[in-house]
Amino acid sequence: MARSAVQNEQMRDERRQAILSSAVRLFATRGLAATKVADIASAVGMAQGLLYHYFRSKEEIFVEIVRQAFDRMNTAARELERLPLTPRQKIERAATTLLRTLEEHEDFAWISVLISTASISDAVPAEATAIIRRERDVPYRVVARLARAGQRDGAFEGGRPDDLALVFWTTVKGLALHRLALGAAYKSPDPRILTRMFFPETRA
Amino acid sequence: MARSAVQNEQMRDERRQAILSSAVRLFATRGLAATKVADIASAVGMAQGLLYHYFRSKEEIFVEIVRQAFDRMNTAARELERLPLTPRQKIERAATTLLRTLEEHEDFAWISVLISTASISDAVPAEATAIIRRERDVPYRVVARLARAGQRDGAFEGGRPDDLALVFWTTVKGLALHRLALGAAYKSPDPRILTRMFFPETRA
DNA sequence: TGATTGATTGAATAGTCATTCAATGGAGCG
DNA sequence: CGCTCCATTGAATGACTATTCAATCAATCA
Repeated sequence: MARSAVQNEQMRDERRQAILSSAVRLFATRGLAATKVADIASAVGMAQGLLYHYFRSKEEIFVEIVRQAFDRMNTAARELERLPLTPRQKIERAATTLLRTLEEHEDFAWISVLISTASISDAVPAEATAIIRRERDVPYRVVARLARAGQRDGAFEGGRPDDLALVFWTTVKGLALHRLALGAAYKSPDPRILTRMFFPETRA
Repeated sequence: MARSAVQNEQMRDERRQAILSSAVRLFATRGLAATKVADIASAVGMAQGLLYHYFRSKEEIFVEIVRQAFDRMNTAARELERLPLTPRQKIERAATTLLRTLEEHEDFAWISVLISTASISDAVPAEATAIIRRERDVPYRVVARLARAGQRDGAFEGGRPDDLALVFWTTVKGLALHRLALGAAYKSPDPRILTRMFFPETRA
């Protein structure tokens, strides 16, 4: 065997990540169907055929992107919840972090939009649909729980926790769309616009 | 000539609208590329070839949808602005109307999502991109103007008018995505969650 | 009735693109 | 050196699908 098995696997993994990272942008801006395998290959800088050495199909690339995106987002959401902070601080941190990430890392916007559109598409692989169905409301539930906890503490009022969570996340998704539409010109709004939904008394 | 010219044109127009109305749903849920002309034809209940009697191409159908969507939305926005109401009342009416329409008319959500994704896609006809670029910030400007007017009156505070407009519309777009993801199960949140961004003092 | 016009069909065409595959290259190893 | 294993290439294949088109149909009117 050439090289060590471990080293081989690591190189293979890096290559797979490079493919995924190029593919996200293309899938998000063109959709699965309109993205040609040739486009992905040339974005990564490899021959078309080589893609099939790393992934079974174009669809498998798509599914892997969806899988990893939910892994990260849901892990982050659960970690935030476990932090030793008050509900209000957690909401504020979430809003601030999300808006900053949106501004600084275009990738985050791409992934977010990819998931949003995949959620309503019936032209994505069945496995992607299954992952989405299974995972999509984890972040909503986390925010709803925080809202409920904060309201119990009397730390803030606002509307029904489920409504708040819904508007919170849809706003983030909406901003991601906007961020891609504007490109580098995008500036995230003040996070207080978001948190004010939870704490009506906050002044700008 | 068979039939009167006027009658002919009216029938033709109704047929075109029927095609557009079926196509919106398909384009919004699958994207332009993944929507087959055969799909549209069978959704309308006509032969493939006949579509080409009413539109030059699949792309022309897409462009026409985009054109009509902006026509309606921007007309409505401008009319709202001209109504004899206070800025605050206008904002409230916009929020209420949008959230109700979203809940009651799935079509509105489809069109909204179609426009959102088309805005960031480089796989849509150049003409659609041009229309979007030209028209897209009309609604943002209207809301920003209302926010500014309201703040000048001292009727409400809140953040920077441009930020408010941004969050207002991206929330609506985000909710449209969510509405399609949930289908009939969707319920719009209380509009006060939206208006509270503009009027921090409002209690739920 | 026969002519004209627009609506409609579905099969043929032509182009595109995902996927496969036979062949080449190169790195370590005995 | 010769062997093995993986990475890599790009041309060939096969499926799919937008668009065209020749032909039929239906309604009106002179």
